[in-house]
Amino acid sequence: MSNTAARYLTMLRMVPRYPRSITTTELASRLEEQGFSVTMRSIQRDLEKLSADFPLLVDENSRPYRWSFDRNATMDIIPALDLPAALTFELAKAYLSPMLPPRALSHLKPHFDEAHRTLLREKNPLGQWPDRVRVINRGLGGARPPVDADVLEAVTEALLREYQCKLTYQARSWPEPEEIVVHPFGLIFRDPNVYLIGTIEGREGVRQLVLHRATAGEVVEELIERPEDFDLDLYIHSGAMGILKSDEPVYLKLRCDKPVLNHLIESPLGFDQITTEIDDKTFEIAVTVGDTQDLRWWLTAQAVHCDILEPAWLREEIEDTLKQGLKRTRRTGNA
Amino acid sequence: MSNTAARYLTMLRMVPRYPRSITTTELASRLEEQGFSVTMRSIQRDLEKLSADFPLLVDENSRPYRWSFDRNATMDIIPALDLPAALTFELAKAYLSPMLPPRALSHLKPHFDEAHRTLLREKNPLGQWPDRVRVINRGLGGARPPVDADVLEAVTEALLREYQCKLTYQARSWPEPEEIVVHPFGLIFRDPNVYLIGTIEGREGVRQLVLHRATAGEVVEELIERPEDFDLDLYIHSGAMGILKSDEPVYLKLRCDKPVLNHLIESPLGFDQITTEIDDKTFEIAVTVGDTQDLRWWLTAQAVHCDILEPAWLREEIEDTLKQGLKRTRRTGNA
DNA sequence: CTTTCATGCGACTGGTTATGTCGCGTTACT
DNA sequence: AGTAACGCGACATAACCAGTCGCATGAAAG
Repeated sequence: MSNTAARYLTMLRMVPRYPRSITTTELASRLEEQGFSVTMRSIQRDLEKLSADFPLLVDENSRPYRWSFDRNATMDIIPALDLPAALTFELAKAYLSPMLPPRALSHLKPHFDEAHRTLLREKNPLGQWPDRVRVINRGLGGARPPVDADVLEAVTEALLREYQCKLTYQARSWPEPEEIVVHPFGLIFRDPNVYLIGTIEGREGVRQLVLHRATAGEVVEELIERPEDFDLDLYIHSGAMGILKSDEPVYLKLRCDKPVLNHLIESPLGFDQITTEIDDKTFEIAVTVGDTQDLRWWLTAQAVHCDILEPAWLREEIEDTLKQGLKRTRRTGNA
Repeated sequence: MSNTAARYLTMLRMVPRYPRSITTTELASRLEEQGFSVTMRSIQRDLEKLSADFPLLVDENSRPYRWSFDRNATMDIIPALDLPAALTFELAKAYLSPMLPPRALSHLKPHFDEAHRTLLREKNPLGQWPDRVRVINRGLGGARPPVDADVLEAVTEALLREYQCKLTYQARSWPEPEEIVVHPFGLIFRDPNVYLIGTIEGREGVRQLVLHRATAGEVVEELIERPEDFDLDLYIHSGAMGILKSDEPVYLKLRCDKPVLNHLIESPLGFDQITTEIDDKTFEIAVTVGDTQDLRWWLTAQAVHCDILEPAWLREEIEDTLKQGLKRTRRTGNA
């Protein structure tokens, strides 16, 4: 391929999406780095030619000119998105839409759009793919609390660059919002919330900040202080997120009703699950699972359809939960 | 941009990923369609030049030559991914990995890779982004039953092109696998399963096929017969998926304990949720939700932490479930 | 087995395109 | 006001491109 065509491609990749931009001079030096030695004049000419075929924006008020790529456009060069890939994007969109903060999703939008266009372009003249697929999300489908766009962006950038960030934050127990400087260590996405793990300048201990409680955020360009031994996985497994009730895995033995719980046969709860058919109406499974809150919820809800054979202590715990719940519903019903 | 450079790009986009391929003659006619009038000779030269800079594969045994794009080659995207977009891809990967069949995910792999490289390239010399973010998926984290790659591909392609497809399938009640011809109407992804909705040739009625029960699949190039009035949404809402217990939404009123259910305040269950603070330890919510099985599970598990004020029939239903569950656990405990 | 046809490819050539250079005008900063 | 950086038109040269022809090859057709 000729030098020129290759340079065109390289240049296109260097032009960032609006509202960011790059100057002709920057382009010149970055092209030099990549081994293209051209004069400024050529670059100026190139950009003009390219903008005939690509949605390039130019700000002629600043000098040197600043070039950007249209905010919503994206072009996959090689090779065009094939059908299965486009489909998968479409699916990904359906899955992620309720999960990720809208601002985060907006960064994927150009790619989803590209996929969508590919599907519509396909032979199917009716373009009815959207009528053909549904994703049904589990759970109650409640709304996620909205995370402020600036906050999310500031936090992610700070994390990546190991900078501090300043947040206007109000913890549940604080009487009013405060401006705090955070040393971020990690981000945890746990439906429906996004947690920032880190320390607050001037206060003790590692904290969890729920991102939707922050109303403003900006990066502070100073390096964070981070304990040598901090490890996000250890932190999670220490139980700080209230997920694991204990570090010990649970060896679970259930006697399940058919056909209600049939799906457990095909979607085992864990790698080591052993399933034993008992009779037409019953089967047993034995499996090791994490000792989580979600496990308890599940067992409580499924208690009608299965017997918890082991461990006894967990059965008793569930029994107790059921008893308490029953007491409440009865009281409410009589009131 | 010169005619030539534009043609290079267009050609690159036309070359499909291995194992698919395109002949020089096809390229010629497709370029013609796009308004490039060039001789075969030029196309031949172009491909050779391009293969110096791109991983193009050529099969010289067939005549005309067949060209493909390297299967694993990364898609270059214009403009290059910016930091937030790359981060979002990384997140999307974490969310989707447990949700989508591996083969489907593999189609996104080039994009994930591109994002990952972008992150590593970033100023952060440690490249420790992976240590900074976790996604914790809810639920029990059981394995999804694996969907055969060919099956998934055949089904999606058939759906999109409105073709029939042939599957080797064994429904739960069938003594052994059978080869069936399906007229696919729609796909439903519902964790943890993927359902194909359609009719089976020679049998009555609209069926649900659980994709992981199919072991082989291929597209049959004949148009499907599809009832005029079939609509995927109507189908789902007709209760066929066992999701909605009734079409009537439920007007739910709960008295909840603080702080256990505090999250309901910030992540409302529905758009119309009204929250009322009662005292230090209690608040009430009123909200309209779908009448689903998931709702019942959730209420059963949360009965310890809230009173179901309305509707009474639902409270009684949950009470009954709790009673039944309690009976079982007691029996099991005494056995 | 021969013929025929489509394709690949080397070589040549006219024509197009790309690019460095220069000079001038404009703008922004000092 | 002076100066430096940038944009841009013009131009000449060099590089590259693309059509054409001829021949070789291999597959399909007769």
